[in-house]
Amino acid sequence: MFSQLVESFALSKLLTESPAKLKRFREKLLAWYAERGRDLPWRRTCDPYAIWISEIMLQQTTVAAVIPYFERFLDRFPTVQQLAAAEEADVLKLWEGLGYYSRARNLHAAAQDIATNHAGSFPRTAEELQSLKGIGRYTAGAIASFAFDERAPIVEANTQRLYCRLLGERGDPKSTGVQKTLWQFAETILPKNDCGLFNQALMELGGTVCTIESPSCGDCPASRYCVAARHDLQQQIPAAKRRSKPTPLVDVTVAVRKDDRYLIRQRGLGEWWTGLWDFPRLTLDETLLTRITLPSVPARSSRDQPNLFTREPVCEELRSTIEQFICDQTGVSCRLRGAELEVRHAVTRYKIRLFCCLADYQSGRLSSDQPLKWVRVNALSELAFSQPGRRFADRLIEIS
DNA sequence: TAGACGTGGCA
DNA sequence: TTGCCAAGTCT
Repeated sequence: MFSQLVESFALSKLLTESPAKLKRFREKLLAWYAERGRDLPWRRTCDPYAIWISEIMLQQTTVAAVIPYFERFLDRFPTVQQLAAAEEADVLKLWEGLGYYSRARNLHAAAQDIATNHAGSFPRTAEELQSLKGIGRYTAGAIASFAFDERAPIVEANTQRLYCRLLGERGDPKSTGVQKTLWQFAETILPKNDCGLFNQALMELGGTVCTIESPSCGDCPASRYCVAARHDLQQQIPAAKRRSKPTPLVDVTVAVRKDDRYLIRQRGLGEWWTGLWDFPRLTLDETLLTRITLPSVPARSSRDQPNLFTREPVCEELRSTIEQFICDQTGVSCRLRGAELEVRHAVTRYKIRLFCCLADYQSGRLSSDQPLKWVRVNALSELAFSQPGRRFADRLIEIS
């Protein structure tokens, strides 16, 4: 035990306080990155705008998911001025399916900020960058180092895991104390020059070698400096975080038909999928659920494999609840039809049973105090199963 | 400071 | 099927 403590201490000192070891570590890391680093679209450019877009898209999102969105976005908005001049709705539509839509709204707002308050030229320092909406400490450091080679440290999921293992840090990585240690470490190991390249190399190592489940320590240029590898603590470090169980919910969407069109509404502030278009949608409250019988599930269902139609009618209380909801939310009265659909979705912390009802317009005018539209749609059954963010708008015709 | 915010892939 | 996770930020 004592010898382990001595060794942990000695090793962590080696990396951060021995200039020779640190130099060797940097050389080995950069050599490894030159040989093994992936060729990704945003690594081929020094354009701060493109790097910014990629960094925002990559927040909590996999590389594979981002690539097509990144290409489309830059194709549509090649410069910060063009993004600033866009309608927010167009930016959101381009973002649809990526999730975390506030990223898109912040991106748009920040572009306008740059266009009007920074004379259209991109802020060059991490400090300035962090004053923009949606750019926190990590993203500011990433853009400043990748695009301008500022000596700015970075800590995000990949590097956090890497640093924790290198240091043998067993505490909760999210705790204030450990965060302070990690940011300090990130700054200490940064070389004088080529910081952008160095940061990319750190992230790449964390992302492809120093993985969560089975890190490839045999291929790691830093394993000889790694406390976790020395003591076989890769599974214990970093400390696992706990997640709460998803909350079960029952949602109902209603496709109200008038001639060949259906009623949709734009979701407002404080709701999920803010700014995206959706069928009117309500969450059934628990007391109602105790009184009614929901249509049974006809077949296998999962997040992405919706059930086929079921023809079970809803009970009278549910019918009147839904019809009243439509009237309150949209101003029109409607009559539910006999066909109801069901599907199950999991949305992050919620496990949602989703019923999709068809209804016929009866009478009334659309409320003028919120965005509502009658639109033609493609493939109603697919659309009814969709959530706003899951390519919903792609199935609408004549949305604007 | 913990919880909110989305979606898709993988075991 | 379920749970966990992915280049975080904001409140």
